Amino acid sequence: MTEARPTLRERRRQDLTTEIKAAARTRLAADGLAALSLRAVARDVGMAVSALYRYFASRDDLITELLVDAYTAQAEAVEAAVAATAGGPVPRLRAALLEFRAWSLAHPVEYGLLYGDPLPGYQAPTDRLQLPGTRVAALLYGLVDAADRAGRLDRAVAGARRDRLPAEHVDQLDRWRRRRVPDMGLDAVVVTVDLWTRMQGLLTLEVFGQLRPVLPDVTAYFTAALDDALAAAGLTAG
Amino acid sequence: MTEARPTLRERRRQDLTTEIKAAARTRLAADGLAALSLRAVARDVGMAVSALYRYFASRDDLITELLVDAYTAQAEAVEAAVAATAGGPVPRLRAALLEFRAWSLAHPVEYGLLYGDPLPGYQAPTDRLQLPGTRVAALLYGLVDAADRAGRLDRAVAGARRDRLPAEHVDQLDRWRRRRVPDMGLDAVVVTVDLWTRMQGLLTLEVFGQLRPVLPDVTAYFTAALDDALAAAGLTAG
DNA sequence: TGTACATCAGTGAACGCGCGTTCACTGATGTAC
DNA sequence: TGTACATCAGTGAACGCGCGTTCACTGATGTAC
Repeated sequence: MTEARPTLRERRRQDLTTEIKAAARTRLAADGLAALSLRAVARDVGMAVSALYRYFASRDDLITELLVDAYTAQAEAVEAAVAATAGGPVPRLRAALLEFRAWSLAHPVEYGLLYGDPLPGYQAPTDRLQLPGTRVAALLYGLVDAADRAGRLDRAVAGARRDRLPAEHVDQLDRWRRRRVPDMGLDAVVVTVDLWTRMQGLLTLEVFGQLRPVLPDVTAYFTAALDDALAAAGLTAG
Repeated sequence: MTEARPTLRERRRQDLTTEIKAAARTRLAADGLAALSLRAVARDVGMAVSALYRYFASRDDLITELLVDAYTAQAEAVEAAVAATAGGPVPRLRAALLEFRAWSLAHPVEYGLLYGDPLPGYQAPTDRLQLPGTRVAALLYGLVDAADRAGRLDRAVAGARRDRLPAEHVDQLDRWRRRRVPDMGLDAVVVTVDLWTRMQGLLTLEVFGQLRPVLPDVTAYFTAALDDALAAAGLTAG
Protein backbone atom coordinates (compact mmCIF):
# COMPACT_ATOMS: atom_id res chain seq x y z
CA MET A 1 0.00 0.00 0.00
CA THR A 2 3.04 2.26 -0.33
CA GLU A 3 2.83 5.40 -2.42
CA ALA A 4 4.15 4.55 -5.87
CA ARG A 5 7.42 6.27 -6.76
CA PRO A 6 6.62 9.21 -9.02
CA THR A 7 7.62 8.69 -12.61
CA LEU A 8 10.16 10.90 -14.37
CA ARG A 9 7.33 12.59 -16.20
CA GLU A 10 5.53 13.34 -12.97
CA ARG A 11 8.62 14.76 -11.35
CA ARG A 12 9.37 16.97 -14.33
CA ARG A 13 5.80 18.21 -14.38
CA GLN A 14 6.03 19.05 -10.71
CA ASP A 15 9.33 20.87 -11.16
CA LEU A 16 8.16 22.85 -14.14
CA THR A 17 4.93 23.83 -12.42
CA THR A 18 7.00 25.20 -9.56
CA GLU A 19 9.34 26.98 -11.95
CA ILE A 20 6.51 28.58 -13.89
CA LYS A 21 4.86 29.82 -10.73
CA ALA A 22 8.17 31.19 -9.48
CA ALA A 23 8.68 33.06 -12.74
CA ALA A 24 5.14 34.40 -12.58
CA ARG A 25 5.67 35.52 -8.98
CA THR A 26 8.83 37.37 -10.00
CA ARG A 27 7.02 39.16 -12.83
CA LEU A 28 4.21 39.98 -10.45
CA ALA A 29 6.51 41.45 -7.83
CA ALA A 30 8.38 43.44 -10.44
CA ASP A 31 5.59 44.87 -12.55
CA GLY A 32 2.27 44.13 -10.94
CA LEU A 33 -0.65 42.06 -12.06
CA ALA A 34 -1.32 43.99 -15.25
CA ALA A 35 2.15 43.05 -16.52
CA LEU A 36 1.67 39.40 -15.67
CA SER A 37 1.12 37.96 -19.13
CA LEU A 38 1.44 34.34 -20.08
CA ARG A 39 3.74 35.30 -22.92
CA ALA A 40 6.11 37.09 -20.57
CA VAL A 41 6.17 34.14 -18.20
CA ALA A 42 6.79 31.74 -21.06
CA ARG A 43 9.67 33.93 -22.23
CA ASP A 44 11.17 33.98 -18.73
CA VAL A 45 10.94 30.23 -18.37
CA GLY A 46 12.17 29.69 -21.92
CA MET A 47 9.30 27.75 -23.38
CA ALA A 48 6.57 28.29 -25.93
CA VAL A 49 3.47 30.10 -24.69
CA SER A 50 1.25 27.32 -25.79
CA ALA A 51 3.09 24.87 -23.54
CA LEU A 52 1.86 26.79 -20.50
CA TYR A 53 -1.59 25.49 -21.26
CA ARG A 54 -0.39 22.02 -20.28
CA TYR A 55 0.04 23.41 -16.77
CA PHE A 56 -2.67 26.02 -16.34
CA ALA A 57 -6.04 26.12 -17.99
CA SER A 58 -5.89 29.88 -18.47
CA ARG A 59 -4.33 33.08 -17.22
CA ASP A 60 -7.01 33.39 -14.54
CA ASP A 61 -6.20 29.89 -13.40
CA LEU A 62 -2.54 30.81 -12.96
CA ILE A 63 -3.51 33.89 -10.99
CA THR A 64 -5.70 31.81 -8.72
CA GLU A 65 -2.79 29.48 -8.02
CA LEU A 66 -0.58 32.44 -7.17
CA LEU A 67 -3.20 33.79 -4.79
CA VAL A 68 -3.52 30.45 -3.05
CA ASP A 69 0.28 30.25 -2.76
CA ALA A 70 0.48 33.76 -1.36
CA TYR A 71 -2.21 33.15 1.24
CA THR A 72 -0.52 29.91 2.18
CA ALA A 73 2.99 31.34 2.42
CA GLN A 74 1.73 34.17 4.55
CA ALA A 75 -0.22 31.87 6.85
CA GLU A 76 2.76 29.56 7.21
CA ALA A 77 5.05 32.44 8.11
CA VAL A 78 2.62 33.62 10.76
CA GLU A 79 2.06 30.12 12.08
CA ALA A 80 5.81 29.55 12.32
CA ALA A 81 6.22 32.77 14.26
CA VAL A 82 3.51 31.71 16.65
CA ALA A 83 5.07 28.28 17.12
CA ALA A 84 8.47 29.85 17.78
CA THR A 85 7.16 32.12 20.50
CA ALA A 86 7.30 30.98 24.10
CA GLY A 87 4.69 32.12 26.58
CA GLY A 88 0.94 32.27 26.58
CA PRO A 89 -1.55 33.15 23.90
CA VAL A 90 -1.09 36.91 24.21
CA PRO A 91 2.64 36.98 23.39
CA ARG A 92 1.87 34.57 20.58
CA LEU A 93 -0.85 36.84 19.28
CA ARG A 94 1.57 39.73 19.40
CA ALA A 95 4.16 37.69 17.49
CA ALA A 96 1.55 36.72 14.93
CA LEU A 97 0.65 40.32 14.16
CA LEU A 98 4.28 41.41 14.00
CA GLU A 99 5.07 38.59 11.58
CA PHE A 100 1.98 39.41 9.55
CA ARG A 101 3.43 42.87 9.12
CA ALA A 102 6.92 41.60 8.32
CA TRP A 103 5.69 39.22 5.65
CA SER A 104 3.44 41.86 4.13
CA LEU A 105 6.19 44.46 3.90
CA ALA A 106 8.47 41.91 2.29
CA HIS A 107 5.76 41.03 -0.27
CA PRO A 108 3.97 44.27 -1.09
CA VAL A 109 2.60 43.18 -4.45
CA GLU A 110 1.17 39.97 -3.05
CA TYR A 111 -0.26 41.96 -0.19
CA GLY A 112 -1.96 44.24 -2.68
CA LEU A 113 -3.47 41.26 -4.43
CA LEU A 114 -4.78 39.72 -1.25
CA TYR A 115 -5.97 42.81 0.59
CA GLY A 116 -6.04 45.70 -1.87
CA ASP A 117 -8.38 46.73 -4.65
CA PRO A 118 -10.31 43.99 -6.35
CA LEU A 119 -8.32 42.77 -9.35
CA PRO A 120 -9.52 44.18 -12.68
CA GLY A 121 -11.04 41.53 -14.90
CA TYR A 122 -10.36 38.68 -12.54
CA GLN A 123 -13.22 36.80 -10.94
CA ALA A 124 -12.01 35.02 -7.83
CA PRO A 125 -13.23 31.44 -7.43
CA THR A 126 -14.52 31.43 -3.86
CA ASP A 127 -14.26 27.68 -3.45
CA ARG A 128 -10.52 27.71 -4.12
CA LEU A 129 -9.70 30.79 -2.04
CA GLN A 130 -12.08 30.54 0.90
CA LEU A 131 -9.92 28.25 2.98
CA PRO A 132 -6.40 29.62 2.36
CA GLY A 133 -7.77 33.15 2.55
CA THR A 134 -9.00 32.78 6.10
CA ARG A 135 -6.13 30.89 7.68
CA VAL A 136 -4.48 33.89 9.30
CA ALA A 137 -7.78 35.26 10.54
CA ALA A 138 -8.69 31.86 11.95
CA LEU A 139 -5.37 31.74 13.76
CA LEU A 140 -5.96 35.13 15.34
CA TYR A 141 -9.48 34.29 16.44
CA GLY A 142 -8.10 31.09 17.92
CA LEU A 143 -5.42 32.91 19.85
CA VAL A 144 -7.80 35.46 21.32
CA ASP A 145 -10.15 32.63 22.22
CA ALA A 146 -7.29 30.78 23.91
CA ALA A 147 -6.35 33.92 25.79
CA ASP A 148 -9.96 34.28 26.88
CA ARG A 149 -10.12 30.69 28.14
CA ALA A 150 -6.78 31.11 29.90
CA GLY A 151 -8.14 34.09 31.79
CA ARG A 152 -5.92 36.54 29.93
CA LEU A 153 -8.79 38.58 28.55
CA ASP A 154 -9.84 40.99 31.27
CA ARG A 155 -13.62 40.66 31.44
CA ALA A 156 -14.09 44.05 33.03
CA VAL A 157 -12.07 45.87 30.38
CA ALA A 158 -13.61 43.93 27.51
CA GLY A 159 -17.11 44.37 28.91
CA ALA A 160 -16.69 48.11 29.34
CA ARG A 161 -15.34 48.39 25.82
CA ARG A 162 -18.21 46.39 24.45
CA ASP A 163 -20.70 48.59 26.26
CA ARG A 164 -19.22 51.65 24.59
CA LEU A 165 -19.75 50.14 21.14
CA PRO A 166 -23.08 50.60 19.33
CA ALA A 167 -25.52 47.75 19.78
CA GLU A 168 -25.87 47.30 15.99
CA HIS A 169 -22.18 46.63 15.68
CA VAL A 170 -22.11 44.09 18.49
CA ASP A 171 -25.23 42.43 17.11
CA GLN A 172 -23.65 41.98 13.69
CA LEU A 173 -20.60 40.40 15.27
CA ASP A 174 -22.77 38.13 17.40
CA ARG A 175 -24.68 36.90 14.37
CA TRP A 176 -21.43 36.11 12.63
CA ARG A 177 -20.11 34.45 15.80
CA ARG A 178 -23.11 32.15 16.11
CA ARG A 179 -22.75 31.06 12.50
CA ARG A 180 -19.00 30.67 12.40
CA VAL A 181 -17.41 30.37 15.83
CA PRO A 182 -20.23 29.45 18.17
CA ASP A 183 -17.83 28.23 20.86
CA MET A 184 -16.09 31.58 21.18
CA GLY A 185 -17.21 34.21 23.62
CA LEU A 186 -18.70 37.38 22.20
CA ASP A 187 -16.14 39.55 23.94
CA ALA A 188 -13.34 37.61 22.32
CA VAL A 189 -14.88 38.19 18.89
CA VAL A 190 -15.36 41.89 19.52
CA VAL A 191 -11.77 42.18 20.70
CA THR A 192 -10.39 40.28 17.72
CA VAL A 193 -12.19 42.48 15.21
CA ASP A 194 -11.03 45.59 17.00
CA LEU A 195 -7.44 44.45 17.08
CA TRP A 196 -7.46 43.15 13.53
CA THR A 197 -8.97 46.26 11.97
CA ARG A 198 -6.63 48.54 13.84
CA MET A 199 -3.48 46.69 12.95
CA GLN A 200 -4.36 45.73 9.42
CA GLY A 201 -5.62 49.21 8.71
CA LEU A 202 -2.33 50.69 9.76
CA LEU A 203 -0.43 48.04 7.85
CA THR A 204 -2.37 48.67 4.66
CA LEU A 205 -1.45 52.33 4.78
CA GLU A 206 2.16 51.41 5.37
CA VAL A 207 2.40 48.86 2.57
CA PHE A 208 0.73 51.14 0.05
CA GLY A 209 3.19 53.89 0.94
CA GLN A 210 0.66 56.35 2.32
CA LEU A 211 2.68 57.04 5.45
CA ARG A 212 6.07 57.45 3.82
CA PRO A 213 6.13 61.25 3.52
CA VAL A 214 5.37 61.78 7.19
CA LEU A 215 6.74 58.61 8.70
CA PRO A 216 9.59 56.97 6.80
CA ASP A 217 9.96 54.12 9.33
CA VAL A 218 6.75 52.82 10.83
CA THR A 219 8.30 49.97 12.83
CA ALA A 220 8.37 51.62 16.22
CA TYR A 221 4.91 53.10 15.78
CA PHE A 222 3.43 49.79 14.68
CA THR A 223 4.76 47.97 17.72
CA ALA A 224 3.55 50.72 20.02
CA ALA A 225 0.13 50.76 18.39
CA LEU A 226 -0.04 46.99 18.75
CA ASP A 227 0.80 47.06 22.45
CA ASP A 228 -1.64 49.91 22.90
CA ALA A 229 -4.38 47.97 21.16
CA LEU A 230 -3.68 44.80 23.15
CA ALA A 231 -3.80 46.72 26.42
CA ALA A 232 -6.94 48.62 25.44
CA ALA A 233 -8.60 45.34 24.54
CA GLY A 234 -7.87 43.93 27.99
CA LEU A 235 -5.41 41.30 26.79
CA THR A 236 -2.62 40.73 29.28
CA ALA A 237 0.54 38.70 28.86
CA GLY A 238 1.08 35.71 31.09
CA MET B 1 -9.64 95.39 -18.05
CA THR B 2 -12.66 93.04 -17.97
CA GLU B 3 -12.24 89.37 -18.78
CA ALA B 4 -12.99 88.92 -22.49
CA ARG B 5 -16.12 86.93 -23.20
CA PRO B 6 -15.05 83.39 -24.13
CA THR B 7 -15.43 82.60 -27.78
CA LEU B 8 -17.72 79.85 -29.04
CA ARG B 9 -14.68 77.70 -29.71
CA GLU B 10 -13.44 78.17 -26.16
CA ARG B 11 -16.80 77.30 -24.67
CA ARG B 12 -17.12 74.20 -26.79
CA ARG B 13 -13.63 73.12 -25.85
CA GLN B 14 -14.46 73.57 -22.18
CA ASP B 15 -17.71 71.62 -22.51
CA LEU B 16 -16.12 68.76 -24.40
CA THR B 17 -13.23 68.55 -21.95
CA THR B 18 -15.76 68.19 -19.16
CA GLU B 19 -17.74 65.62 -21.13
CA ILE B 20 -14.68 63.54 -21.93
CA LYS B 21 -13.60 63.51 -18.31
CA ALA B 22 -17.09 62.55 -17.21
CA ALA B 23 -17.12 59.65 -19.66
CA ALA B 24 -13.68 58.58 -18.48
CA ARG B 25 -14.81 58.75 -14.86
CA THR B 26 -17.81 56.57 -15.66
CA ARG B 27 -15.62 53.96 -17.37
CA LEU B 28 -13.25 54.10 -14.45
CA ALA B 29 -15.97 53.56 -11.87
CA ALA B 30 -17.45 50.73 -13.89
CA ASP B 31 -14.40 48.74 -14.91
CA GLY B 32 -11.35 50.11 -13.16
CA LEU B 33 -8.23 51.74 -14.43
CA ALA B 34 -7.12 48.86 -16.61
CA ALA B 35 -10.30 49.20 -18.67
CA LEU B 36 -9.89 52.93 -19.06
CA SER B 37 -8.76 53.11 -22.67
CA LEU B 38 -8.84 56.17 -24.85
CA ARG B 39 -10.66 54.23 -27.53
CA ALA B 40 -13.42 53.27 -25.12
CA VAL B 41 -13.79 56.84 -23.93
CA ALA B 42 -13.89 58.09 -27.52
CA ARG B 43 -16.58 55.55 -28.31
CA ASP B 44 -18.63 56.65 -25.29
CA VAL B 45 -18.37 60.30 -26.22
CA GLY B 46 -19.00 59.55 -29.88
CA MET B 47 -15.88 60.97 -31.43
CA ALA B 48 -12.79 59.67 -33.18
CA VAL B 49 -9.98 58.51 -30.89
CA SER B 50 -7.52 60.79 -32.51
CA ALA B 51 -9.64 63.82 -31.58
CA LEU B 52 -8.97 63.09 -27.91
CA TYR B 53 -5.40 64.17 -28.51
CA ARG B 54 -6.66 67.73 -29.00
CA TYR B 55 -7.69 67.61 -25.33
CA PHE B 56 -5.15 65.39 -23.60
CA ALA B 57 -1.56 64.83 -24.56
CA SER B 58 -1.73 61.13 -23.74
CA ARG B 59 -3.56 58.52 -21.73
CA ASP B 60 -1.35 59.22 -18.71
CA ASP B 61 -2.24 62.86 -18.98
CA LEU B 62 -5.95 62.06 -18.86
CA ILE B 63 -5.39 59.85 -15.82
CA THR B 64 -3.53 62.65 -14.09
CA GLU B 65 -6.45 64.99 -14.72
CA LEU B 66 -8.84 62.44 -13.26
CA LEU B 67 -6.67 62.06 -10.18
CA VAL B 68 -6.55 65.80 -9.67
CA ASP B 69 -10.33 65.99 -10.08
CA ALA B 70 -10.86 63.17 -7.59
CA TYR B 71 -8.60 64.72 -4.97
CA THR B 72 -10.33 68.03 -5.50
CA ALA B 73 -13.87 66.65 -5.34
CA GLN B 74 -13.04 64.78 -2.17
CA ALA B 75 -11.42 67.78 -0.55
CA GLU B 76 -14.35 69.99 -1.51
CA ALA B 77 -16.83 67.54 -0.03
CA VAL B 78 -14.88 67.43 3.22
CA GLU B 79 -14.45 71.20 3.32
CA ALA B 80 -18.17 71.68 2.74
CA ALA B 81 -18.98 69.32 5.60
CA VAL B 82 -16.64 71.25 7.87
CA ALA B 83 -18.17 74.55 6.86
CA ALA B 84 -21.66 73.21 7.49
CA THR B 85 -20.85 72.08 11.01
CA ALA B 86 -21.53 74.38 13.90
CA GLY B 87 -19.39 74.27 17.00
CA GLY B 88 -15.67 74.23 17.65
CA PRO B 89 -12.81 72.54 15.86
CA VAL B 90 -13.42 69.12 17.38
CA PRO B 91 -16.99 68.67 16.08
CA ARG B 92 -15.71 69.98 12.76
CA LEU B 93 -12.89 67.47 12.76
CA ARG B 94 -15.38 64.73 13.51
CA ALA B 95 -17.57 65.90 10.64
CA ALA B 96 -14.55 65.98 8.33
CA LEU B 97 -13.66 62.37 9.00
CA LEU B 98 -17.25 61.19 8.67
CA GLU B 99 -17.56 62.97 5.33
CA PHE B 100 -14.22 61.58 4.22
CA ARG B 101 -15.68 58.13 4.79
CA ALA B 102 -18.96 58.96 3.07
CA TRP B 103 -17.26 60.31 -0.03
CA SER B 104 -14.87 57.37 -0.18
CA LEU B 105 -17.61 54.77 0.09
CA ALA B 106 -19.53 56.55 -2.65
CA HIS B 107 -16.43 56.57 -4.90
CA PRO B 108 -14.63 53.30 -4.25
CA VAL B 109 -12.70 53.19 -7.53
CA GLU B 110 -11.42 56.74 -7.12
CA TYR B 111 -10.53 55.89 -3.54
CA GLY B 112 -8.51 52.95 -4.79
CA LEU B 113 -6.66 55.18 -7.21
CA LEU B 114 -5.85 57.75 -4.59
CA TYR B 115 -5.05 55.54 -1.63
CA GLY B 116 -4.64 51.99 -2.91
CA ASP B 117 -1.92 50.11 -4.73
CA PRO B 118 0.34 52.15 -6.94
CA LEU B 119 -1.11 52.20 -10.45
CA PRO B 120 0.57 49.77 -12.84
CA GLY B 121 2.47 51.53 -15.60
CA TYR B 122 1.50 55.01 -14.52
CA GLN B 123 4.11 57.41 -13.25
CA ALA B 124 2.46 60.12 -11.17
CA PRO B 125 3.70 63.66 -11.85
CA THR B 126 4.40 64.93 -8.35
CA ASP B 127 4.20 68.60 -9.30
CA ARG B 128 0.60 68.22 -10.51
CA LEU B 129 -0.60 66.01 -7.65
CA GLN B 130 1.27 67.32 -4.65
CA LEU B 131 -1.12 70.12 -3.84
CA PRO B 132 -4.53 68.53 -4.50
CA GLY B 133 -3.31 65.32 -2.88
CA THR B 134 -2.65 66.93 0.45
CA ARG B 135 -5.67 69.16 0.78
CA VAL B 136 -7.65 66.89 3.08
CA ALA B 137 -4.63 66.12 5.22
CA ALA B 138 -3.85 69.82 5.49
CA LEU B 139 -7.41 70.47 6.59
CA LEU B 140 -7.18 67.85 9.34
CA TYR B 141 -3.84 69.14 10.61
CA GLY B 142 -5.35 72.60 10.65
CA LEU B 143 -8.36 71.50 12.64
CA VAL B 144 -6.31 69.68 15.25
CA ASP B 145 -4.05 72.71 15.47
CA ALA B 146 -7.08 74.95 15.94
CA ALA B 147 -8.40 72.63 18.64
CA ASP B 148 -5.02 72.79 20.33
CA ARG B 149 -4.96 76.59 20.26
CA ALA B 150 -8.53 76.74 21.53
CA GLY B 151 -7.57 74.62 24.51
CA ARG B 152 -9.55 71.63 23.29
CA LEU B 153 -6.54 69.31 23.18
CA ASP B 154 -6.01 68.03 26.71
CA ARG B 155 -2.30 68.52 27.34
CA ALA B 156 -2.16 65.90 30.06
CA VAL B 157 -3.80 63.20 27.94
CA ALA B 158 -1.77 64.06 24.84
CA GLY B 159 1.45 64.25 26.82
CA ALA B 160 0.87 60.89 28.47
CA ARG B 161 0.07 59.35 25.11
CA ARG B 162 3.18 60.83 23.60
CA ASP B 163 5.30 59.46 26.42
CA ARG B 164 4.01 55.99 25.71
CA LEU B 165 5.11 56.20 22.08
CA PRO B 166 8.67 55.23 21.12
CA ALA B 167 11.10 58.15 20.90
CA GLU B 168 12.05 57.26 17.31
CA HIS B 169 8.48 57.67 16.20
CA VAL B 170 8.03 61.02 17.92
CA ASP B 171 11.38 62.19 16.55
CA GLN B 172 10.36 61.38 12.99
CA LEU B 173 7.16 63.32 13.41
CA ASP B 174 9.01 66.24 14.94
CA ARG B 175 11.41 66.42 12.00
CA TRP B 176 8.50 66.46 9.60
CA ARG B 177 6.74 69.06 11.75
CA ARG B 178 9.72 71.42 11.71
CA ARG B 179 9.96 71.18 7.95
CA ARG B 180 6.27 71.41 7.11
CA VAL B 181 4.18 72.83 9.93
CA PRO B 182 6.64 74.60 12.22
CA ASP B 183 3.88 76.59 13.90
CA MET B 184 2.02 73.51 15.09
CA GLY B 185 2.66 71.91 18.45
CA LEU B 186 4.27 68.50 18.47
CA ASP B 187 1.39 67.00 20.41
CA ALA B 188 -1.05 68.17 17.79
CA VAL B 189 0.99 66.49 15.08
CA VAL B 190 1.25 63.24 17.03
CA VAL B 191 -2.47 63.28 17.64
CA THR B 192 -3.31 63.97 14.00
CA VAL B 193 -1.19 61.09 12.75
CA ASP B 194 -2.72 58.77 15.31
CA LEU B 195 -6.24 59.76 14.42
CA TRP B 196 -5.62 59.73 10.69
CA THR B 197 -3.98 56.32 10.57
CA ARG B 198 -6.66 54.78 12.72
CA MET B 199 -9.57 56.11 10.74
CA GLN B 200 -8.11 55.81 7.28
CA GLY B 201 -6.84 52.34 8.06
CA LEU B 202 -10.30 51.22 9.01
CA LEU B 203 -11.81 52.99 6.03
CA THR B 204 -9.40 51.34 3.60
CA LEU B 205 -10.43 47.92 4.84
CA GLU B 206 -14.07 48.89 4.48
CA VAL B 207 -13.78 50.31 0.98
CA PHE B 208 -11.80 47.33 -0.29
CA GLY B 209 -14.44 45.01 1.11
CA GLN B 210 -12.25 43.25 3.64
CA LEU B 211 -14.74 43.63 6.44
CA ARG B 212 -17.85 42.60 4.55
CA PRO B 213 -17.97 38.93 5.57
CA VAL B 214 -17.81 39.73 9.26
CA LEU B 215 -19.30 43.20 9.35
CA PRO B 216 -21.75 43.98 6.58
CA ASP B 217 -22.45 47.50 7.86
CA VAL B 218 -19.49 49.34 9.31
CA THR B 219 -21.25 52.66 9.92
CA ALA B 220 -21.90 52.29 13.62
CA TYR B 221 -18.47 50.85 14.28
CA PHE B 222 -16.73 53.60 12.34
CA THR B 223 -18.48 56.33 14.31
CA ALA B 224 -17.73 54.59 17.60
CA ALA B 225 -14.09 54.07 16.64
CA LEU B 226 -13.86 57.73 15.68
CA ASP B 227 -15.28 58.93 18.98
CA ASP B 228 -13.02 56.51 20.80
CA ALA B 229 -9.99 57.80 18.93
CA LEU B 230 -10.91 61.43 19.56
CA ALA B 231 -11.37 60.78 23.27
CA ALA B 232 -8.17 58.74 23.51
CA ALA B 233 -6.29 61.56 21.79
CA GLY B 234 -7.52 64.05 24.37
CA LEU B 235 -9.68 66.04 21.97
CA THR B 236 -12.80 67.38 23.64
CA ALA B 237 -15.80 69.05 22.05
CA GLY B 238 -16.62 72.58 23.03
C1' DT C 1 -20.34 94.27 -43.67
C1' DG C 2 -17.50 91.46 -46.50
C1' DT C 3 -13.34 89.13 -47.74
C1' DA C 4 -8.83 86.56 -47.18
C1' DC C 5 -6.22 84.17 -44.36
C1' DA C 6 -4.84 81.78 -40.05
C1' DT C 7 -6.02 78.82 -36.50
C1' DC C 8 -8.13 75.14 -34.58
C1' DA C 9 -11.29 70.75 -34.12
C1' DG C 10 -12.37 66.56 -35.77
C1' DT C 11 -11.91 62.48 -39.17
C1' DG C 12 -10.46 58.01 -40.74
C1' DA C 13 -6.85 55.19 -42.08
C1' DA C 14 -2.73 53.26 -40.76
C1' DC C 15 1.34 51.70 -37.81
C1' DG C 16 3.20 48.44 -34.75
C1' DC C 17 2.51 46.23 -30.55
C1' DG C 18 1.53 42.50 -27.14
C1' DC C 19 -1.95 39.84 -25.72
C1' DG C 20 -4.82 34.99 -24.70
C1' DT C 21 -6.00 31.08 -26.86
C1' DT C 22 -6.27 27.25 -30.43
C1' DC C 23 -4.46 23.73 -33.35
C1' DA C 24 -2.03 20.31 -36.03
C1' DC C 25 2.37 18.60 -35.46
C1' DT C 26 6.68 16.10 -33.57
C1' DG C 27 9.22 13.75 -30.38
C1' DA C 28 9.83 11.94 -25.81
C1' DT C 29 8.18 9.07 -21.92
C1' DG C 30 5.40 5.33 -20.05
C1' DT C 31 2.97 0.78 -20.27
C1' DA C 32 1.33 -3.84 -21.69
C1' DC C 33 2.69 -7.89 -23.48
C1' DT D 1 14.82 -7.47 -22.52
C1' DG D 2 12.53 -5.90 -26.55
C1' DT D 3 8.70 -4.27 -29.22
C1' DA D 4 4.21 -1.85 -30.30
C1' DC D 5 1.24 1.27 -28.94
C1' DA D 6 -0.76 4.95 -25.99
C1' DT D 7 -0.12 8.98 -23.53
C1' DC D 8 1.80 13.15 -22.66
C1' DA D 9 4.94 17.53 -23.22
C1' DG D 10 6.40 20.91 -26.01
C1' DT D 11 6.63 23.57 -30.65
C1' DG D 12 5.58 27.18 -33.89
C1' DA D 13 2.32 29.27 -36.66
C1' DA D 14 -1.88 31.40 -36.76
C1' DC D 15 -6.36 33.69 -35.19
C1' DG D 16 -8.57 37.84 -33.83
C1' DC D 17 -8.49 41.36 -30.60
C1' DG D 18 -7.96 46.07 -28.59
C1' DC D 19 -4.70 49.16 -27.64
C1' DG D 20 -1.90 54.14 -27.90
C1' DT D 21 -0.29 57.10 -31.05
C1' DT D 22 0.67 59.49 -35.62
C1' DC D 23 -0.54 61.75 -39.83
C1' DA D 24 -2.43 63.95 -43.86
C1' DC D 25 -6.81 65.61 -44.66
C1' DT D 26 -11.27 68.48 -44.45
C1' DG D 27 -14.23 71.74 -42.73
C1' DA D 28 -15.53 74.99 -39.25
C1' DT D 29 -14.46 79.06 -36.33
C1' DG D 30 -11.90 83.28 -35.43
C1' DT D 31 -9.36 87.54 -36.78
C1' DA D 32 -7.36 91.45 -39.39
C1' DC D 33 -8.28 94.67 -42.63
